[in-house]
Amino acid sequence: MIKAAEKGNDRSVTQTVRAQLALRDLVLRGELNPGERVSELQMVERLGVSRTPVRMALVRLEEEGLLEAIPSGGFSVKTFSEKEVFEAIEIRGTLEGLAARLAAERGVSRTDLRNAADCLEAMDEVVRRDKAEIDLLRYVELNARFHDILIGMADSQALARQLERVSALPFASPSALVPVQSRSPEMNHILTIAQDQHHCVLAAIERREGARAEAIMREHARIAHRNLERALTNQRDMDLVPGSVLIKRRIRA
Amino acid sequence: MIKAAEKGNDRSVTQTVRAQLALRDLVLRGELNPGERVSELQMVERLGVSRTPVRMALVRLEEEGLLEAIPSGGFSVKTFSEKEVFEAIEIRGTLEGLAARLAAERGVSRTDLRNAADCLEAMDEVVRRDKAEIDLLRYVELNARFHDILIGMADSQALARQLERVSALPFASPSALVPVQSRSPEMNHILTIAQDQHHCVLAAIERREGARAEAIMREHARIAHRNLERALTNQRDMDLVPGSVLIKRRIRA
DNA sequence: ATGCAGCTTGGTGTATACACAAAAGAAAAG
DNA sequence: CTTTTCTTTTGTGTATACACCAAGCTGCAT
Repeated sequence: MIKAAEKGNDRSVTQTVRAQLALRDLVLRGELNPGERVSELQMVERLGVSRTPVRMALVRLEEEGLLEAIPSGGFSVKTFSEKEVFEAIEIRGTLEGLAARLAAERGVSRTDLRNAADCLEAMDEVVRRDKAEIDLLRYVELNARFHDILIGMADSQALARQLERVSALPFASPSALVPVQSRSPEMNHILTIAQDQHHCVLAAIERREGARAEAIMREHARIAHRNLERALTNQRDMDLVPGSVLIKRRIRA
Repeated sequence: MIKAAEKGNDRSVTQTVRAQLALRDLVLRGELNPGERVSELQMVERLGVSRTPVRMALVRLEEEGLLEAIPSGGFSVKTFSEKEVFEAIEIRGTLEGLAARLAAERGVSRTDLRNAADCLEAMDEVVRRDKAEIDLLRYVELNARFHDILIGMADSQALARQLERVSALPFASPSALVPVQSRSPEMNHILTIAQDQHHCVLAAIERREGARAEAIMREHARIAHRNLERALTNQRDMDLVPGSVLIKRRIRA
């Protein structure tokens, strides 16, 4: 008699975690107005858990950067300017560059190289197809995996933690802005370039060319800058970006 | 009738904050054995506040990186290997480098430049004196201030947040390892070099030489690497570093 | 009509009680 | 003497009650 699935209570999955996930979802979907105070009691009745786990979730989401502490107490939904998003992407690029350099300088195991190469091969397969046929969802998934493998290659817990934190801003994560390309006529062009950078950085790491690996990853992140600019001028594109509701839109006449 | 100071209750300073500060102190002073579980109830009687604020403090210190979540629940005092400390310093250097580059590329206000220059002048004064006379405490304070000004110049909330986080590891903060030099015969030598880097990076920012500013800050952080190595071979030096009890010592015969 | 005072209503900070899981210790069997 | 199992204890996850602060509103006086 396994009661695990009963009422969705998985044991081991605490109320706090459930509240955290649900709250993050609410924030990212824009169901909580940006800048507005998040009332604990409202969340209690909305999430169906008591105040304690709600409270814990709020604290964790603040540390995550999605909420902001109000001086007089409580939390509000954070908003991001275009500049902040740009900077978050630049930070990610810088840290991924550091990861790539460390991996290159220290050398990586054959297993890691193999995994990365396999991942790239699968991505090649996706990109190689005709434009209309590209399975973007699969590309995004593989892309995220490649970036994860890369971070793993650096073998640095501290660095992984920092990267995890900057990628918590959903629009700053490695593949957040990829879907924006799907509406672009040059999607194939951009994907080709990004994929080439993937290959190049792996080659650089394999040859222990640290400086090169770092430079490539930095530039690689800047593709997201371009996509961001495109999305900021076009609401339809923007809708494809998770958490985009938190970004203060440019004023447009 | 102001009751503020009564019983040390400052109002505005919540129990949670008090618990957080007290707990951090306990961890950093090594009064909680590294790796050991931190019992909430023990902390309750040790800190004199109830479980709720203790709990909040534990969560915050985990996010800060000083504690580690135990899978089965609760938290333990985190320990750091030499490698991790090294990497934390490298991350700080990288992010400070990014800050310097952004500041240089974007340009900074005259006020900021003036503040930084004033700070440097004060440090020059300290360093200029004869070795035995150097007021290291004042140098450390000014050094921290200079680094803060520099981060401020980048004018990036996101970057400041990330740097705050990596500097939360007390031994990774800009001036954590400075005191180690005090026992070194070459203290004046190292201080001179570090101070020259300060001057150079400010000049580079002023001239908008982004790449140079970045490179200098990266190398600047690596002075801490040297100090770390020195401290790791010498317990007396190690005792000068805050939070050093969390660092797993090298095995020595 | 307007300004001020007091009240009323959310709202968070804190303490504590209860329930369940995990680890430690004791007792019994091999 | 060792091993296994059961009991006990410790510890955290969760819910909830209470206290205090802050802000908004209403009503009265000017």
